[in-house]
Amino acid sequence: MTYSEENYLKIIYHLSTGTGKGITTNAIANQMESKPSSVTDMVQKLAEKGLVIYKKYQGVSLTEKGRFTALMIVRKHRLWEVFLLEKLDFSWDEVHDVAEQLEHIKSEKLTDKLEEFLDFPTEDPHGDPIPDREGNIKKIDKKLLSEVEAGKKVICVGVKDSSPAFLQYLDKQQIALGSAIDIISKEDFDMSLTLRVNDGQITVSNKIAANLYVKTV
Amino acid sequence: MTYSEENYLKIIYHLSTGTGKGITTNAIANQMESKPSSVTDMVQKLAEKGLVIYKKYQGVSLTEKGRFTALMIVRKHRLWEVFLLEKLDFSWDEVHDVAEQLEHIKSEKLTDKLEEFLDFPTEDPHGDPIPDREGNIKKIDKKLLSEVEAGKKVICVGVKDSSPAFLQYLDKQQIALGSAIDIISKEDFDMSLTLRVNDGQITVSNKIAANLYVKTV
DNA sequence: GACAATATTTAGACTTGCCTAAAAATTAGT
DNA sequence: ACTAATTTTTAGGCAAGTCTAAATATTGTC
Repeated sequence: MTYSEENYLKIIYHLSTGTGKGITTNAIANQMESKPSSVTDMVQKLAEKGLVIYKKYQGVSLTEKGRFTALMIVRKHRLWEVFLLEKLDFSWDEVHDVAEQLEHIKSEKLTDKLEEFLDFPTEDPHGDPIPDREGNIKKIDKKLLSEVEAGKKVICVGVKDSSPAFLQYLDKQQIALGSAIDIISKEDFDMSLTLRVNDGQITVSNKIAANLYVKTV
Repeated sequence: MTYSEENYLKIIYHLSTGTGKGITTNAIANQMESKPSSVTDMVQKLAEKGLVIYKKYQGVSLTEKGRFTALMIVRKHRLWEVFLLEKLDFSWDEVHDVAEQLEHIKSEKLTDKLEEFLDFPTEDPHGDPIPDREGNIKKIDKKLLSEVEAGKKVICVGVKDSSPAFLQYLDKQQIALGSAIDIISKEDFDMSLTLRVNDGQITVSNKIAANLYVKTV
């Protein structure tokens, strides 16, 4: 399994969560920052290896084998993120890029020992679940802040967008995983929200609210 | 800098220590488990990038830039070895293969934070020195056990061969870094040595003795 | 349901890193 | 010092992964 094949599987996995349909070559090309024609080549190769189902013009989906392989890469990625944050004092906006490299290290023993060293974490620093060595993944009960009605009290449990820009914005507002948020009011015009966080009051746009996962308390 | 280029630099570095001369393409090909013609291609490429000095038929040597690059790879390799052994309970014969992969992870911050996390180790689990972030390397005072005369008392400080077979042999004899060894006698016929280790007496071949670094006390 | 717009695949080409086989240079033996 | 053996380089080719441009299929619109 090459570095490139692993990246394709991982991206197909991420694009697949939620939709039951086939993933288009275009969608994959956008994520890979490559061209649709390159994607066609690769998915044909992955299909030959039994990792994906592919029918011309119909998009692509993971086989059981492909899904498991993707889950093991996601597992490594998220374990390394926890390591970087908890042991090496990286901030949550810095962990992703390095984990992109570390996720390709091939050693089951390393992965399992790392998991043990980190005390079997079940979520990464962005609130995403970490698959176990069998590929089981804990379903997290969460909804987007933008979908919760005004007046509710919620806890921040994850982010949808984990780009440095967004994460740094959250740091600036002192919003972290576990932060308590009261939804004071919602503005009908632009769907912006006024929130109580850390005893202060802030207003956030719908775009912010649509990228923050919360659970109601 | 590609994975492959990094491996070439590392191997040229290792082959260079000791000899001031140019390293032959044949020697590199043996280490790389590839062919001399492939090596010729790559060293030409490295020469164009200013990482090595190369003259046809004259062998190859590192430039300052090439040497520094190689040292940074060696630094990462040895720091990861320490991590695997001390934090993840790998044994000293298991660390090398995984470190071969981890040494290519590109993040200065990761390397420096890892070094700090490990409390600035100066040697890896095989007794080899770890370059600092400026590329400085502590010279270790050591000689091969085979070069010490009978009657001396020494301390094991490193291994020359770090293959799993040899390391497992040392484990079996309960010889580790820091072990005290008394050289009781040397057999002229085959240069084998009789040693006192851990209150027991063992005999080792010259081949063993020629792969164990010690310092006299 | 035809046709334009869009999405997808195919064809052909390029780069990297490797190979084998042949040519050229070096070295070693007498 | 001259030939023979060895080493090293060159030439040409191959696979992986990518690209552009052209061809083909699908989708959306009227």
